[in-house]
Amino acid sequence: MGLTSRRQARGERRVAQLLDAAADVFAESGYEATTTNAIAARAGASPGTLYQFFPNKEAMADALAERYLRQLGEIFAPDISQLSAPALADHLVDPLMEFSIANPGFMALFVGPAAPSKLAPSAQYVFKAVLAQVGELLESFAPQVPGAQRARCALVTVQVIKGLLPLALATSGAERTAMIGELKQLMAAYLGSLRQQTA
Amino acid sequence: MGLTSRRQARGERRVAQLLDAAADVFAESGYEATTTNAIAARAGASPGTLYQFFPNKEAMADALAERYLRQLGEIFAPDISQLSAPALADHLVDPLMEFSIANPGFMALFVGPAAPSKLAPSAQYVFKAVLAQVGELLESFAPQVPGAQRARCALVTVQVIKGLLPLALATSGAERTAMIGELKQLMAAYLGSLRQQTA
Amino acid sequence: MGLTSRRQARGERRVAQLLDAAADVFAESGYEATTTNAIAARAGASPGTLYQFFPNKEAMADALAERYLRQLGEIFAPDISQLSAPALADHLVDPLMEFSIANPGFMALFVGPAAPSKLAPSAQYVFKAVLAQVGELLESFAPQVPGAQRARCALVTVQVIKGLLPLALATSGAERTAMIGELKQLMAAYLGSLRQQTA
Amino acid sequence: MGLTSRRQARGERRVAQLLDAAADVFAESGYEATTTNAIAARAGASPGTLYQFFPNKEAMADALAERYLRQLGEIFAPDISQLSAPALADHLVDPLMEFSIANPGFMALFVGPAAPSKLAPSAQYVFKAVLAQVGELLESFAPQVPGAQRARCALVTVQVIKGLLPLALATSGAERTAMIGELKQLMAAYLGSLRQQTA
DNA sequence: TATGAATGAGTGTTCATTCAT
DNA sequence: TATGAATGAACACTCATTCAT
Repeated sequence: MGLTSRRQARGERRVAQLLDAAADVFAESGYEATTTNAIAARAGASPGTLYQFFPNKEAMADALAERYLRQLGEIFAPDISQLSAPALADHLVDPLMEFSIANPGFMALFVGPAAPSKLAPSAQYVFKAVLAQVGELLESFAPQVPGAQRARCALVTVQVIKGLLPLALATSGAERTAMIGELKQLMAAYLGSLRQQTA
Repeated sequence: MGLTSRRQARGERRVAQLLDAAADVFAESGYEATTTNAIAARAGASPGTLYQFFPNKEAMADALAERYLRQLGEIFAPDISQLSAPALADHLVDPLMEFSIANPGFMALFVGPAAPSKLAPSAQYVFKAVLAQVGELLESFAPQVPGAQRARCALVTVQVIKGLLPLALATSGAERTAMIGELKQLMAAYLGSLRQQTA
Repeated sequence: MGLTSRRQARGERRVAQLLDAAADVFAESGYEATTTNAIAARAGASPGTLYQFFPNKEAMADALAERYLRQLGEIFAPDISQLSAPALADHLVDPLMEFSIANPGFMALFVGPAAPSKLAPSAQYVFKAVLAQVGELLESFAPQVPGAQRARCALVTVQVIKGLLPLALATSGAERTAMIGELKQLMAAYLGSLRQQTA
Repeated sequence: MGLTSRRQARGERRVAQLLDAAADVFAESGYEATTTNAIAARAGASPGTLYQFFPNKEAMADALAERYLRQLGEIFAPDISQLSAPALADHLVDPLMEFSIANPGFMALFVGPAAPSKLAPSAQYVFKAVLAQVGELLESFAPQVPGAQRARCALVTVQVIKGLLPLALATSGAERTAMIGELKQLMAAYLGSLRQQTA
């Protein structure tokens, strides 16, 4: 291992530290309210160091989003063509729920500012990736629904989950379980109505 | 009409202008990013004038929210006990849709920052008011659902509409119509599943 | 009594109200921290009205000072040539003490900002008036002290009282009595040493 | 000397510059009227730089007060039990006089706003430190005076010096000398009367 | 005369970003 | 590469004063 690669390794560790810190602080304060100095401090680095790796705050969010996407991978079980609507609802909700719990920063980037016109680019990034996967699932699940509508369905599905995730995560214990149940009932009803629909 | 009332009239006009300006700017930039100086400028006033009528930025948002609530009034048709689920979905979605189109600032206050924990106070205000009305509707619509769950249903319903309104408003023409249709299908399916549910 | 004089009377009443209010607010917050709007509000008037009678904040303080001086009049008992030093100390301290208690705004103007370079003009006004009277008393009390020094003595005397008045007024009950006693002991000692001094 | 210590040195120099600037501006304008931007400008820095080292204006005054106290140290000669009253007066007045001349900002913090109830915190800081030292001196000088009264004497002593320092500093040459002489005569007379007093 | 809305420069403070070391 | 001091425009908000009515 030469000098160069050792340096690279160090740089990558730094980047990881910074992204970890960013995730923490985004989770605590939201994207807008988060200051780059706070991220740097949390990472035990100086602002200058942060800007050596990221040109600006937005780039940090983007990089964090990319990292989440890599971890997210194929988050949804792939073959769901035989699933019932309630089962698909479970398959959609549970993984995102678990991932959000395991990665507190994720929700901040996924949910982002609610007004869609000015989603932070990173939020659009995550959103689109999840959207694409959901689109594929729906293609298997309700192939008779025409493409244009299916895109809308996926959009609605993701937006609904995005809207209710924070609500569920804001509670805990039995209340959280109940909220998740409600979300699943909603999704199941919707997906069921989709499948029944004729083209 | 005496001097006093003429002056009062001027003051009220100013307040209205300021609130209009606030609505505009909130709609464009969101609550957090909106600066009081921008509101004042938009209203053709100086910062000092703004602060003669409102003690701070939050108070502006609150006043705007209150104004919306007054305009909103009993936005939903009251007696819906005989409605089908799809009809109720229409009754829920349409008025909010129309009001949001007519009042661009409304959505900014209704939707607010997505993380529910730190909604601007005014956003909580609007949210709760709508929530209360939806709760009553649900009581008529699905009386067999127990209170605790009904509260969650109302929450889910409002949160879903809140999440999809911006999506619909961001589009126009046929696409918007389709999005609204999708939202209604979602709501109808959910409400239908609620009604079928036994206590 | 014609229209004119009735108007004058009303104006004088207004001035008096405004000065009363100014005295109150100066006493509560000090000269610098007092806002003209606060004075107007306290007087039940509008800022515009205030500025109809006084060109600016400083002018209010001046007018208030003048009013105090008129009330103060010949505050010190005139003929004290036969007094002992302790008796003169009493004659100096007691009236100012009483006047300060009866007129809370007085101290704020008399004491003013401590740095002498930037005494508010009104403070200088009161200060000089008191200084002049004390100078005369000293002339009777210690005629052998040359004029230049006597001016300094008067200055020292007034400045000392000015410094200790607030300290005494800030306390109450036995502690205030003790503080006043201490001040008198100080003054008596000083005056005694003056009289013994040979030119 | 490593990078780190060089940077530390730069930071400390900046802090010193900022405090110097603050002392200047406080001396010119007093604590309240001093603006942080003026301090920054005087120090040749930007507002942001000032706030990198001090969280707010008050903290600057506190830091300045602390610096003065460190420089002040044990300003009064310690063992004075054998001194005559006039000698003690010299020992009290001279060091404070010299220090005030050498450090123009000191008086602004020591004297503060005249109303004792709302001394800037830093002013209270300096005041209390000086008060404590004077209290000790008095204990040596007039041990028969009971504690409660001695506390009052110390208070009176410090307040008197505080009141007359600015008066002396506002003059120069022979007039200043004379003013200082007058202050010392006052103090000597007072201290003499204290010592003669029986418990 | 009286009102109170209107002004606008100025306040303390923040923060994304840059730069000298 | 890393530091942390430095920047400066911007923010929410204030207040002595003016002005239209």
